[in-house]
This record gives sequence, C-alpha cells and structure tokens, in this order.
Amino acid sequence: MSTAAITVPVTVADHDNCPATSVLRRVGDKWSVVILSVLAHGAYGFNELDRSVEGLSRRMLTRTLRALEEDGLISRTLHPTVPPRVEYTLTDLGRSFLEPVRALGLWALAHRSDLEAARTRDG
Amino acid sequence: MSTAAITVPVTVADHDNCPATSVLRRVGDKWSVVILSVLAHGAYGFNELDRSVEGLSRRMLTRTLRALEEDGLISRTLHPTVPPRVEYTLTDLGRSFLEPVRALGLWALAHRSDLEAARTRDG
DNA sequence: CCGAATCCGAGCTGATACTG
DNA sequence: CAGTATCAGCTCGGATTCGG
Repeated sequence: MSTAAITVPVTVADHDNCPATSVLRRVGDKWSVVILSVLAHGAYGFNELDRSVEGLSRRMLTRTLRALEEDGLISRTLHPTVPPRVEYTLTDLGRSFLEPVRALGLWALAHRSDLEAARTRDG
Repeated sequence: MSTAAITVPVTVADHDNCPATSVLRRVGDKWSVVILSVLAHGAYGFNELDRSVEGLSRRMLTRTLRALEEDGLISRTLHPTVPPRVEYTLTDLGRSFLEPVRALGLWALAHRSDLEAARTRDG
C-alpha cells in the first residue's frame, strides 16, 4: 500500500440510513437548535417559547417540538390545571446533544472573519 | 428577583443574521458534509465525486460544490488539459470545519441506541 | 392557553437532455 | 470530463382559521 492514498475509492453509500444523517439534519433544521438553546435555560410553556423566539410561528413551533420530542431530546409535561399548562424541558439526551452543537457554534464564531472574507471574495 | 430562574426572558432575536446559523444550515444540508468527508481523503474530480456518493445527482453536486466554494471550505482548480480536469480539495478552513462536524457524528454514534429507543416509543 | 387543520407560495431536489 | 437548462414533484415554512 505504497501510494494508496491517491486513489482511495471512498464510496459513500446508504446515506439516508446513516445514524449521523438524521442528527445532522436536525441540526440544520431552522428552529430546532434555537428552541433547544432556549430550553437550556429551564422549562418553558408553549406561548412562552413562541414569544421568546422572534419570527417563529406557532405552526413551526408545534412541528419542531413534536420532532424534538420524538427524537427524545425534549419532554412534554401536561399539567391539568385551568387554564392548562404544558411544560417543555430538555431531557438528558437533549442536554448532551447541545455539547457538540455548541462546539459547532464556537467554530462559527472563531472563523467568522474567514467565512465573511470568503463570501466577500466572490458574491 | 428571588426566583428569577423560572422566568428567564431569553428572547432570541435576529436569528437569520447569527453567524452560527449559516454554519448550522450548511451542516444540515443534504450533501455538504458527505462531500466534505469524501474530500478529506484527498483531491477529487467532478465525476469522481459523482460516482463516490450514491444517490447524488450532478445537479446537486454542482450546487453543493459552488456553495462550499463560496464559503471557503473547498477550492476548485481547473487544469486546462485535454480533456479538462477540475480538482476539488479541502481548504484549511474546510479541514478545521470537519472537526466539530465529526464531534457531532461521534455523538450520533454514541447515542444511537437512545435515539432509536425514542423513535420506537412513539411512531 | 395549547394546539390542529387548511391553504398556499417559495425553494429544494431529482430526472432528463444538452453543451463545450 | 465537467458542467448547464428545463421541467416536475415534494417539502418547508408562514398566514389564517378553528377547536379543546
């Protein structure tokens, strides 16, 4: 294997079934990371979340909360009071998920000028 | 302010202009991470990349390569030979970008069973 | 207060065919 | 070999309206 490095075949197959793919797509989701970041501060109700994130519609809030719940990243607790109160909180899985996500955010901040420079070079 | 923790306002504004948002969306992009991962092995030509990733169309390959180039994550080199040869390689920025991305992939692998369990609980 | 249901435009995505 | 052009399906995301 002297110079194998120049002809590595690296065929990427089964992209959709890769366990990492669904995680990556959740990260790229427009509101998931924002909502998770807000919930990192504590429990929130539905409208509380709605008001906390500028530009977030109730529809997308509902959808995103459902998706995050199905992934086990947040938990939903219904308090049968009047009026009803629903609390969303991070699960342990959700908290641990925020760690690599923050690493990505820190990278973005650290290389912010590089990214802007690249965007400026060509439009 | 005795129990301020339960009413943290945490208003998230200006979501679209956050420097981290564009990075997160690139991560969530369907093919970006796959292509970057392939290029981590060395330089690739256009059709070489096309064949290396199952299910990737030429159209989306072109689009993704342009986007990655505009972000400064890869570089495109045209060799004016016959037939023409174009080489795509990672930039230093692209290589450093792969580090936090890999952290996310490792998280996905580490918590794979947790994620599957959550998906199984409710469909 | 906490959603669900519906409608609709915009953009992503792929198949196919064509160019230099 | 390395793309571009065009068309069609689908999903995303928002506005609005309705229900528990």
